[in-house]
Amino acid sequence: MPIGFGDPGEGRPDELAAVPREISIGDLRYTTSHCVRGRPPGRAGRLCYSLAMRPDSKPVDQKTFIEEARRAQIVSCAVEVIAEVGYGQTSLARIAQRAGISKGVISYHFAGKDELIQQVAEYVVGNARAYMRPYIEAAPDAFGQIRGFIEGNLGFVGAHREQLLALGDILANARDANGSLMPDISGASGAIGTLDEFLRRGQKDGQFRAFSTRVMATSIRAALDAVSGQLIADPELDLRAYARDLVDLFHHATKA
Amino acid sequence: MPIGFGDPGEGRPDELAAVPREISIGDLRYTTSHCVRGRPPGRAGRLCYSLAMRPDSKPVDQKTFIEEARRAQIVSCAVEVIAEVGYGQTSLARIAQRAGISKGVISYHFAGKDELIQQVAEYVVGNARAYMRPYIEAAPDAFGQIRGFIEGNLGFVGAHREQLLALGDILANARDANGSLMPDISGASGAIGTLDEFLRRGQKDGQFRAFSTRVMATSIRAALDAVSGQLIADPELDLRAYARDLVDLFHHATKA
Amino acid sequence: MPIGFGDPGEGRPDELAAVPREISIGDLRYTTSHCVRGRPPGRAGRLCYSLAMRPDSKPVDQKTFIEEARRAQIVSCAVEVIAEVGYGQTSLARIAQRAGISKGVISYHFAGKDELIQQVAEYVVGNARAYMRPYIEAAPDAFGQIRGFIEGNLGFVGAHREQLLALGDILANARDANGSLMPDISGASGAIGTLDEFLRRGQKDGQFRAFSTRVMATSIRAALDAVSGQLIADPELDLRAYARDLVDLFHHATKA
Amino acid sequence: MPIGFGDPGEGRPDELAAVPREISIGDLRYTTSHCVRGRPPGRAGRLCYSLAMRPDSKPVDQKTFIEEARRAQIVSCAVEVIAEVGYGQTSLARIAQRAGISKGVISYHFAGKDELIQQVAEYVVGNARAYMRPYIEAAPDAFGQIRGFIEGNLGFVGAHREQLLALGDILANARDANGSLMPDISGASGAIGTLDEFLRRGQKDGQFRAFSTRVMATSIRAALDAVSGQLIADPELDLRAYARDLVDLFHHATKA
DNA sequence: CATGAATGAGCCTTCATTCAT
DNA sequence: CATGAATGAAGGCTCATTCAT
Repeated sequence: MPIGFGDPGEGRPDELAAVPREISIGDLRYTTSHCVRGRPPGRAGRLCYSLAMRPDSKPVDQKTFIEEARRAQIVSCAVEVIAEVGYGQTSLARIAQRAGISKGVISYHFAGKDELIQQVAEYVVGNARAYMRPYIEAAPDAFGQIRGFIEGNLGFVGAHREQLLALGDILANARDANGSLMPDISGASGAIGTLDEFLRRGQKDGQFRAFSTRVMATSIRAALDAVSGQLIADPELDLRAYARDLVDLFHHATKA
Repeated sequence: MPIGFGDPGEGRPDELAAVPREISIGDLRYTTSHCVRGRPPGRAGRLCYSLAMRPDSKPVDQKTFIEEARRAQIVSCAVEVIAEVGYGQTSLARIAQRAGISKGVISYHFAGKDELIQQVAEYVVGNARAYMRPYIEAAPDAFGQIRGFIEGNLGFVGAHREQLLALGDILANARDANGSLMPDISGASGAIGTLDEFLRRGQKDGQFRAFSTRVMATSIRAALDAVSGQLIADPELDLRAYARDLVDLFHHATKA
Repeated sequence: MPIGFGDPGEGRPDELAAVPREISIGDLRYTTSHCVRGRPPGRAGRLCYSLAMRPDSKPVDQKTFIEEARRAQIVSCAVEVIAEVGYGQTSLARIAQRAGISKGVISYHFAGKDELIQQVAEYVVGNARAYMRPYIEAAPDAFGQIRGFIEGNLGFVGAHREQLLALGDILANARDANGSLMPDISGASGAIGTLDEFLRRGQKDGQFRAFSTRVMATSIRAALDAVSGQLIADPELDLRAYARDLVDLFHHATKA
Repeated sequence: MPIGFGDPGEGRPDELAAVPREISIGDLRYTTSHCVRGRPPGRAGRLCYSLAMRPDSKPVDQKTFIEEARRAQIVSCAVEVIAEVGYGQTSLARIAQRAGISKGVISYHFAGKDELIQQVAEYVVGNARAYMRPYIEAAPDAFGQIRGFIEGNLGFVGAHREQLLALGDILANARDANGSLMPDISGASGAIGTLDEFLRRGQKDGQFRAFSTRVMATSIRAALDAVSGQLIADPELDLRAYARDLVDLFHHATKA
């Protein structure tokens, strides 16, 4: 199940979520040039052609444009599909179908399914962080940060429910080759660390009573993650009220 | 992620859990899991289940008996496999392999993979309920019930970690044919209803302050469910202390 | 291109080539038995069921029967396909199609394409050895062995042209994961060692002149291998005459 | 496996072999293969071919020129790739990657993969013929021609092992659309005809005894072709000695 | 009741080829 | 002339399921 995103640091801007579906841009401009040099008339000379070769690093931004747009489109469709049918039922075929492209395109733009899934996770985590940052930065004190975290998180749930559903499914299923759970794909669970930090500060400031910050942080995140599930069961759920109630809950749980 | 099991009511008796694990007789004496790993190579083994019978029960229907024993064995092996490699990597072949039987047996005893998974979920839920019942029944008041719920739940996590891991994976992946999440497979989440009831009673008795019982119940269960994840990250986790901290957390969160 | 097979040792009997295409045989007989022991009437007893478990090693030959028959059938069809369309164009689908079975069957009986190909190579090598053995064993002296080798080899080419074509294609394409040639899959090239031995003996006996046995052995085998190619170009090629000419050639090349 | 090239007639000039390998000018100076491996990372490179021109040739058609240079570059890279990873593992993508160009370029300059492969074969055959011609032309008599053929062939193997490995792989896999072997792609096996001619002349001159010239020619070529395989197994193989031994072998085999 | 054999759909990936830019 | 993007077919493989024995 999903996960709170804490680190208010470098996230992708939310606009990225707005994926352009129609793309039509130029590409690299490596062309072939030729020169005839130093050939005195009537003497053997050398015709020198220089053939274009691909550079090792993408030199221009332009070329990344269409590439990135497609990748974004595919990632976006993957989010939709995962959220809708679940990780287990998600196949490249289904994603391609939703994107209206052929399976091969995905393989062309991503090294494989794993990379795509990884990108999806990072995409959602990035969006969530960016969304939550202002909520947290505005906070005057430690509990304000907790409140901001809760409200920001539920705000994102409301705004991009799909994304969190998808991420939750991915995290619940992310396993390495051995089948062992990968509990922290894409640093998603950084949230707990962030919360822990807030809680410690509150304790130091005397705003919070003594408690295990680890248990408290874990429980806050768990409570937030549980909301996606509630939303599925009751799509009409009032997230604003839910956020208020959670803030209240953890206010009583933490206050000195 | 897993789930708390509350209803202290009609669970399957705990012995059922033992059927496929404790084996008493036969020319070879293995537990179900030993049978695969520890069988002397080159010899066909025989898993021999002996089921306790009440003296004055009527003649037993053999068919039902062996049937049930097999089902229990398969369910038990399925739990192991799911906990180990994850739902997504769990195939009938792997389960059969672990049980030392052929794939066909599973299809014979279960209508399909779905039914097997369903049975696994019910099996774990039943065990968890039976395990938690005494914790809860001994409680003198509403918060005592909450405390019992938390302690019983974490006790079960400690005693049968595998089962909860498996259940968690199943619930995270349980989907109907359409791909929609089935948030309440096998009535597992009955837990929330039970908790809700306890909380209401506490409010009525004046032991608890006013709060949304739904949000509180959901958060308690979420906090409990999160523990499996913590256990994976840190297998040395002190569950007893964790339980104490959680009880403390929700004591402050609920008390009048 | 193909290869001579020297080692006159343990080959499969030629009959193996006659693959039964219709199969219908019994299988393992592991059934479930049950016993009620020592239950004095009216007292609690123990109903003891013993459930069948697969043994680790295949205990009976019967079970291998159908299995082996299918494997043989598939190997046989693979030979045909490879000989006909070439290694590069040979897919499991084509083999399955020729065998009138579904692709899955092949995967069921062989660990993968690699194992199948390996089996094909071993099958042909085994047949060739078995075929050539009597030719060589009857030889009175070193050159008699060379003669037997040549005649046996060309005899096998005539009798099972397909098999050598297939083997040749496999050997020409057998590469490990890195793409490096695997020059000696299934010990096929043991032939050179065998020839080398014959040649050394002839030199020791004074029957042969001095020469590099390695170069001579390699050339003999190469000359034999080239025959398959000639056969393709000219299906009417008189193999008996060809053998006589080759024997003559290497008689002059080796004689003291 | 490779093939001897006999016809000392119309081969492409040896320089062609050099076109894509020796590069003289340009801001960057790499050979074709270096360009991929040794290009300074992050900089676009330019492969610059300079083609020798006769002083009084008419104005060169640029189109043809650059076209030919590219084709030569691609053919050359194809040789490398085939020799390295084998025909079966050779894809246009891999060739393009080695050439530092995009896949499309290949499709642009060649009608398809088949034409490219055909060109590769012709390229190698042409080089081999050109290489061998002086060896053969210098011969005073029939056996001298045979000797020249053998020495020239092994000389080429030593000088351009890669090319023969590639050709061998191609010939072993060259099939038409139906999957039938194309035993004489690019007239490669013309070698047999050439040898046959030499042998007949020797018989007419009384230098050679009576034997089937076809069998003898085929065996000579086969013995030569086998050398590539020996080289793989033992890269330290002394080709000069090997040639001497082969000459000796066929001297005894043919002499009157 | 259990088995091994078989099926057929689906999965991910690779590939030669085409094409707008 | 070169490119990157896209396609669609095919490849090998896994899997849940069915079935005769």
